[in-house]
Amino acid sequence: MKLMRLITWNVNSLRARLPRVLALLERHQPDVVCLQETKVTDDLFPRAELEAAGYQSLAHGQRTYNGVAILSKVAPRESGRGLDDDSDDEQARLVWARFEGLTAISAYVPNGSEVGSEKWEYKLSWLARARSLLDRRFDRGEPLALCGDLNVAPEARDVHDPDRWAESVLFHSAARDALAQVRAWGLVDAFRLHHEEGGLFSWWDYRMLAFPKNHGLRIDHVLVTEPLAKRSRDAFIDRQERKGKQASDHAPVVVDFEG
DNA sequence: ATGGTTGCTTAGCAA
Repeated sequence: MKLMRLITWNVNSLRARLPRVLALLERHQPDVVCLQETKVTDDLFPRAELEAAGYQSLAHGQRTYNGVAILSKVAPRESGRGLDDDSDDEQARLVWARFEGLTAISAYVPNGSEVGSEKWEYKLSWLARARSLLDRRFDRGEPLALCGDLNVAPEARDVHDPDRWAESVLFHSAARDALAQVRAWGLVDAFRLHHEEGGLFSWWDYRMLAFPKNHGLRIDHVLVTEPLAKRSRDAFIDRQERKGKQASDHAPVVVDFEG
């Protein structure tokens, strides 16, 4: 049975991570890859190197911060950049592509810095604007995956120490509620269709030996509509990718779909 | 308890 493999990964600089991205493509042979924190303008995007590896690039980047992209074996039929509303927001945090049998959205939700800060308010409003984009531009009846570093751990089992993280921007109830409003559009967590247990994380702080201690959070997600959920066959987090020198602080999340 | 690390860009910010 033919499987379609989808990966989401916050690379924390595509140029710094390019050798690891190329190795990931070789190792997993994904059909579509959603990247976040590429930190590169579109004119400097390593398009040629990725094309040599057999992938098309759809980039939406900026200098130093943010930046998202979608890599794919086939060209998308349709694509778009940004939240497509009337704000003058210049942060490059969302790109989407429609393929035969899959619409993929690569999103880098704002971290939020500190609860109560301006960046925190931006995070909450960004999530509301993302919900509005789904309402306006997409159909919950289409096979769609909202992928990315959503910077929210949905549940206590997604956090190594929920009490300690309860007031943090990554696990605060207001952030969880805002993400729940996005999901309420009609999305389910593809990873949780295949794994119930806690202790499975996608991000570990570079500091304090967080990775060897497994002091992590599950903040990178593949959220899918019902037609895609039905086709979901497996999901896993590629923890190997977090090991060694020049690792991103995030691990890729891999999901396989039928067809 | 405010440590510790990485990346971009060059000393300070963001995560």
